[in-house]
Parts: sequence; structure tokens; C-alpha cells
Amino acid sequence: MRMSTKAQYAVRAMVNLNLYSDGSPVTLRDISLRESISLTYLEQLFVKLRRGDIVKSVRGPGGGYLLARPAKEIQVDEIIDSVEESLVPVSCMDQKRGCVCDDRCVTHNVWHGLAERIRDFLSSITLEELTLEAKGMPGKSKTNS
Amino acid sequence: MRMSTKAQYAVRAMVNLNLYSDGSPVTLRDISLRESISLTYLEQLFVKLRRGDIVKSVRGPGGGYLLARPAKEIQVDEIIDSVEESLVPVSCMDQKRGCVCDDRCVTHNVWHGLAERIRDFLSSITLEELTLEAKGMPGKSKTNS
DNA sequence: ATAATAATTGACAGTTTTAGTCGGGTATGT
DNA sequence: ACATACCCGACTAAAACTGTCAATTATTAT
Repeated sequence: MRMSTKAQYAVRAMVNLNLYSDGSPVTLRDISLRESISLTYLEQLFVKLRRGDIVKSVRGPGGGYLLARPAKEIQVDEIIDSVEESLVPVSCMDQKRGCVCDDRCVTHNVWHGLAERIRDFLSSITLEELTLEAKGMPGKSKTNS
Repeated sequence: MRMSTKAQYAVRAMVNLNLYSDGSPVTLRDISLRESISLTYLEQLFVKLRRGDIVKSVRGPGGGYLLARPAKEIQVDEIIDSVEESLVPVSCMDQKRGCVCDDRCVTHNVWHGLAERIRDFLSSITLEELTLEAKGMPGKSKTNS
């Protein structure tokens, strides 16, 4: 039960992007240096984040990435979804239209319930909250306990 | 974010063991046939389940496995812990004594909070509840929603 | 126009984890 | 003694993860 480093990187990169954004685009190179994530790997992640409507890109000199929406409207689960990291704990439940197990699904409800808790929690946290926390100014809701 | 099949097998096997237990030991061979899990793989899992005080073994002819404790006192998270499947979503938090990240733990609280939710949920479900559900006689608390 | 910047994309590879198999051993009841 | 069933560690094939590399396209500054 591990969150892949891909997902962890994506969240960290997004917090960093928002933290250092002043209206003009932020380059991946800057994020790469600040977060010690390889530039080429970040590129991979941001292609997916763009497709997921989390960021938008500005090409050419002075270009980079901007948030596609206000930080308040970006939830952590959306970031993870965008980099194609499943939040569902078992493979038979990947399809939207429910579990396709044909038999012996005694444990189905356990994983289904778990998936709900994970989703609920991660969708309750916004990028804005994480960024405020990173600034040492916790927002109105804390992420733990 | 996947629950390994090892953990899924362990939970399924435990439900099956309890379901077909009438006081005398249940052999892994029977569980293997009923759940279509390889016998040798089950052996691996049950060594760990025994060490985790989930089951106890009876050797020799007529032997097999029994629950080490009443089903009501066995929680799903204990089963998963026993087969050495971490329930903590990030590796830096594996140690009991907290996260050892030396820096940039902006996202720490997210994973910590997530770990708590996962633990809380899985510890709220007992083997007895799962077994009753499997019998088509849902217990007092449902596992989902 | 041209050059520099920066995103975009696909192919590829090393490493680690997972999911098992295999071959023996050990305890116990009949 | 012998069959049963647990016990244990080494080994392996496959998959996933975590990136790298090379080449391209779009945009802006000069």
C-alpha cells in the first residue's frame, strides 16, 4: 500500500509551483532545482498535469507553467489522478462501472470502503491549503488529525 | 496506491478459514482448492500469520490451522500487518518513531493523514464481520459507506 | 529571419518489487 | 514406520517503477 513516488513528486511539484508563482509562468527547470527532481521526469509529469487541467503551459522564452485554475479549486486527488496513479486499492475495481469480479468477492466491500475513505480524504485537501502550510501559515483546516 | 495481492489473498484466506472452521483444524490444501490460491504460496502467508498471532497451527495428520483468537478480536489491519504489507503510503514514515525526512516535508501531513484514515478504517473491521457477510448474513456494521 | 528558450513526445533501460515455485526439512498421529 | 501436514529458505520470472535520452515543435527576443 504505497503511494508511488510519481504521485508524491507531482504533489510536491505542484505545491512548489504555486509557492513560487507570481503571475508569470514558472519553468520546470526552477522546480527541478528547488525540489531536486530530474527535469526530464518533471516534463513527463507536467504533460499529464496539463491534460488533467491542473496546469497550463506557456511556450517559448519566458514561458513555463501556470495553474489552470485557482489553487483553492485544485484538490490533491485530482493531481494524483492526473499522473495516472490509481487511488483504488484493487485492480478489479478500476473500471468506473463497478467491480467486475464474477465470484468470491467476500472482501469486495473492504476494498470498496477503503477506496472511498482514500478518495474522501484526498479530495478534502486543496493545493491552496498545502501551499499555505508550506509558507508556515496553516490554513483554516489542517491535513492531519 | 494498490493493496498487493498478497494482502488480498491473506484476507480472503482468513475469511475462508473461519467460514469452514468447525473447531477442528482446517488444512491449507482445502483453502487452496476453495480459493484457488497456490498451496505453497498459502504456506508462506500462514507462516507469517502464525507469527502475527492470527492463527495457530496443528501439525501432523488431521492437523491444519485454527484461529489464534476469536474472530471478533481479529481486525483486518492485523492480517495485513502480519503478511508484512505496509499500510503507510510513503517509505519515509515506515519507522515507528515518525518521519525522518530532514527537509522539504511540505506534503508530509497529507501522507500522514492518509495513513491514519487507512489504519482507522481497516482496524474497524473484524474477521467476524467479514465472515458473517460472506455467509449472506451481514453483521451489525457494514464495511462500506 | 534567426537564434534561443522551453515545452512536447516517444523510445528505451536499469532497478526494485511482486508473486510465485522448488526442494527439502520437521513434528505428529496412527 | 509411515503418511500427513506444517515449516523454511533459496531461487526465478514477470511486472512495475523510476527514471534517461534523443529528437521535435512552438514561441519570443533580437
